[in-house]
Amino acid sequence: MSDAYYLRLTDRLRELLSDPHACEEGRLPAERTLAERFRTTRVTLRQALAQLEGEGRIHRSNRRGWFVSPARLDYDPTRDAGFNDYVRAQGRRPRTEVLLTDTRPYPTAAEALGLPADQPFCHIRRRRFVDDRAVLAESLWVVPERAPGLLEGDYASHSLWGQLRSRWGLSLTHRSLRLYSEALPEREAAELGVAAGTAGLSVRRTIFDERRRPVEYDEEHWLHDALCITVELDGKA
Amino acid sequence: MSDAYYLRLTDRLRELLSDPHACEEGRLPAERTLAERFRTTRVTLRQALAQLEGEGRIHRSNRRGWFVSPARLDYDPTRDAGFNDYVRAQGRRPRTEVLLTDTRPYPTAAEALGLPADQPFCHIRRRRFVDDRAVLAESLWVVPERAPGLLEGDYASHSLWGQLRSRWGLSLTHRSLRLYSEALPEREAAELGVAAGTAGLSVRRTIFDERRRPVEYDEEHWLHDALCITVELDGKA
DNA sequence: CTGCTGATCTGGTATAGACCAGGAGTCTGA
DNA sequence: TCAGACTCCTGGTCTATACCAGATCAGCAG
Repeated sequence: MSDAYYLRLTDRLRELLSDPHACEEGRLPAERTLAERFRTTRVTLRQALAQLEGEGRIHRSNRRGWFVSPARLDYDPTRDAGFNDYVRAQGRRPRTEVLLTDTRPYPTAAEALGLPADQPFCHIRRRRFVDDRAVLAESLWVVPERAPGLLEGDYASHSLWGQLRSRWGLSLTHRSLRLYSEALPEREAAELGVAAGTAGLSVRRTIFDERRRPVEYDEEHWLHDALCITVELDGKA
Repeated sequence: MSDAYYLRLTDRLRELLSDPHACEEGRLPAERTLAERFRTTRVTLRQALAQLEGEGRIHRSNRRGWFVSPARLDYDPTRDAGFNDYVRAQGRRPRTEVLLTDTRPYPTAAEALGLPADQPFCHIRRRRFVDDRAVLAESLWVVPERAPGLLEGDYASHSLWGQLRSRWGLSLTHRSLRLYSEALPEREAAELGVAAGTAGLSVRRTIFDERRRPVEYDEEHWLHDALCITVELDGKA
């Protein structure tokens, strides 16, 4: 079916993307301009753009235009290197905004960790950037007994997991991960400045210490084109 | 922006999906029917359907219609349980078709395993089904020296990894995984009977034995709505 | 019973045009 | 100088319609 015009369009657009002169500052020409140049309608052109968006080559910024997507971030959710560390390690510039903190019961987190529904949690919600692009909206819930005084400390500038280790002597031994592609929920989409329903990747983690006591639960929502999950396993069989 | 008509449409369609009478055999009414029922055009209706498709609730079968998507398959790519085993463990019916086998050099696999480009491999390409829906197209390349006679054996009906262990005494100790969302490439899309560019999930693995000798490289392409990756880590810090 | 034909379903692609609403400057008047 | 209004540019949404192409199945001929 490679004879559909919009598919040939994606090929020509891909060429255009690799031409540094064509899109200044990583921004594509306006849809109307492109539609005219390729002698088609905006509808068809947008079909081609959506295709490239699905491939992770371009993304849109609400009513500002289409932009070339940067390389994906390599990310190993099984390691506890801090976000800042591995973003910088890849030559990118990290930034984090804390959106909300509180301490109260969160039944969802409680259920994930196998605790009673009225179990309170230290909750942190934040938004994280790579090179000034918001790519991740996350919420994490820490069992207060494991890390007393967490929210009073400087949880923003240093790796949270590093602090759990060093300040409270926790060893985050047992982890379970769930990961699937999704359409970003309304709230997360808004926080990332994209349309609801934009393709995303959901990562959920539950963490227990060496005595199998529940420590933390967290939910991450990534832009689908922003990351490449990598996992290294050296253990036994 | 919840006032866009197509977004309200998705809500009404979601209700419709949960109504067992509305869609017989998990099949939705025709687009033209739905468009008329909701007093809009096919274009707008299709926008809503695409949204639900992104959420993984429905999927299309080429020119046959839209269907309710089954629950995602839980899949742990770090374990070496066979496909058949964990599909059955979840009460589903697995099936595998071998599309191609050969032995010759494959530079891509060689590079992934750090071998010279002219290194030959035992190559198996297959398509895998869950309840008769093709959800996975995969290729795997095994270093022939590690498993002599592999392609002559019964590699189809039993877990390949199980055989590598039992027949050749290999321990698949060191593994590295890469995983990201993608638009399905033309070939894989065709094998899965979906349109090129359909949302997918790419999983690549490289496997070394306990002496760090390269054993296997494989590439999986999943339908994005077909699986939920889970990983359990009990090991060290 | 078998195999072909063709009508009629389905979604897939495309046109042409319209108006809406947010983003980002510019212009203006205090 | 600076805040606020205005304007223009962008993508976002939607209508109405047309035709194409694969899937399916009834019906017919052998």
